[in-house]
Amino acid sequence: MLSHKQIELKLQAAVRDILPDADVSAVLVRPCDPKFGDYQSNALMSLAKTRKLNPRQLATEVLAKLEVSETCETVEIAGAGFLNFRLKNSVLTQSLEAAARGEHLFFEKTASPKTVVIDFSSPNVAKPMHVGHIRSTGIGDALQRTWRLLGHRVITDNHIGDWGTQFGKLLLGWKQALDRAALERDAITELERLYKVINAECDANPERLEEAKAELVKLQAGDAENHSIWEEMIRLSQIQFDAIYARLGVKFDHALGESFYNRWLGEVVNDLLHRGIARESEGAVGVFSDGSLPPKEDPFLVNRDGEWIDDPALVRKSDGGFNYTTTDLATIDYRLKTWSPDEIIYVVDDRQGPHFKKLFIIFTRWQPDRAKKVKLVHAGFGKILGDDGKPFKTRSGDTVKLSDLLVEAEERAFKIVSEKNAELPEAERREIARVIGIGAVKYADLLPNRQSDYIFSWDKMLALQGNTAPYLLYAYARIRSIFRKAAESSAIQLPTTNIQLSAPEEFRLARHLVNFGLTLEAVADELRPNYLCNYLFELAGKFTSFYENCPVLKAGDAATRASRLALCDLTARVLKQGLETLGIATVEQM
RNA sequence: GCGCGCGUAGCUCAAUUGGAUAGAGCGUCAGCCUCCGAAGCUGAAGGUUGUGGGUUCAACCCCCGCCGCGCGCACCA
Repeated sequence: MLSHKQIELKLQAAVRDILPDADVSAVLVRPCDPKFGDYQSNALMSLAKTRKLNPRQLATEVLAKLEVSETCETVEIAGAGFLNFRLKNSVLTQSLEAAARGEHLFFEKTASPKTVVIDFSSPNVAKPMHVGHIRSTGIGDALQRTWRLLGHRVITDNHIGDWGTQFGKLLLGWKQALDRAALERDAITELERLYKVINAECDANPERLEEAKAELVKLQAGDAENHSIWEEMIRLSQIQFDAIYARLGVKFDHALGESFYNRWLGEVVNDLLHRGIARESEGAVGVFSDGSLPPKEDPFLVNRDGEWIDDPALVRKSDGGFNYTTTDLATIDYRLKTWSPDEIIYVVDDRQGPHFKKLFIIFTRWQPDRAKKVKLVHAGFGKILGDDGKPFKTRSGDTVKLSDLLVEAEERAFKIVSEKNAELPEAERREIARVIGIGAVKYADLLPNRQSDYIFSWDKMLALQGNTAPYLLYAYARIRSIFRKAAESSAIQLPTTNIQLSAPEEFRLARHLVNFGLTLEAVADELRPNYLCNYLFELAGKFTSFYENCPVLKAGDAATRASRLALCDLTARVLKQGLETLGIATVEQM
């Protein structure tokens, strides 16, 4: 078991001894400033607070019952009632040696695996994937990798936008303005062009709009021709999606698009009507406030000129069509029926926050018993901005296509790699540039706090200094280089190596290595891959300090050499595993 | 207008959600390559966390007011 977990359990036991009725689930330890120790717990202060106890007094009592001599050198009470723990050096080295033997890599599988559905990426048929999709795709993929690594059962589902009113216009465009040759060359661009042409015509001419609506009605009614055109558009789009996902190294267990749920939408609405959850209004059907929440917190109410008026979620339009709320309700229903998840996580733009708020409430009203058994979570994220602080666009003002972005990333990386490694064959430089370019884009997207907007900058993400993918990849490549060099001279038996820590840089590196698992758990708990980014950046920094100050291959004696090589190896493995968990590949040299 | 979100070093961002002296990178300044990859490392300067109050052992974080910016406001998703 990981050391911090052992401490946590002992601490919880001690707290239960003193306060038998306390909820100890919040009694946790966290890594802390090295001047205080390795781990800190501030839990006793809040416990003391709610019980009106003297916090230092409580800490003293708990400390008397605390038996952590196996793992800790010292435990101290500090400040207002912190407990500071310092690990024994022997515990540290034992953990490193076990990792060197391959018994673990500083994390462990969860004791209570959950089933979790993660819904991310969700591109639209007949539209190019654009820069915005990188966020949902990258964050979603990093989260699913983290949950899986920790031993949870993960189901990824790409909720593709393959249905909706846009198909009326697309069908009309396909029938009247399709350029076959252009479709052969670049299907998505041609489909996008068709949409724009017809959309402009519809804006100018109401008759065209009626024609488009008629095409949509025919599609929805199962018209054979329209249906086969629609299928063709999906097929062509899927080729685009597959190409991009292959490039990004992203896979899904399922890709059940919106259209998959069509068969149930009528039932959903009828059931909502029947149960009195939805009602008719102005020809449409919507879900309204049930008055159970104060108006300020009620997403189904909006204040207009001092009065609270209805802001319903529509589940059927006045023309009989359905909205995405309906589809999303059917989707939750299907997912619960099919996979019985403990949790469903939606990695979707923050702007859809109000939608999910309503959606989750409606589902809870619709199926209260099943809703109790599942946690529905909207993991929202912010926008990508240009350096002018406005949404990231091309120079001509169009949205940036994801495929163009990835091409440019690789090209820019190739230029840099070629400058630094002119001697490498071009094929190798291409491959290194591919990994660096894609990795840089992904990493730059995962690094900021999920919910904040961030400014897109090629120079920053591809820089080799600072908190970037190239910096981490460089640290990894340097370590691999040590082993290439080591292989020339001597045979190294890492798994049987004794770890000896003496230099302060060795200790700092070692203490950071053992916190890998704790970081992974924080990522999964809070759905924040940026914790892992920062962990890896610090790891690379601590490694380079170690490397600058502690000769490895040139160490005086064989035992030190072997021990330091083992530290190098462990660092490389954690870096590689960590990057992989972020969906980023590594290179042996760069 | 109403609601939601944001405001942290010159710039770009963190701060494990109420914990200890708010941290990085870029930029600036000063150092380090006859020495395992200098695409690197070390150090310095830089902050009233938009602003005014409040809550408490403790506030960037919670509450109230104000200022500024962004987003959203039924039959698109």
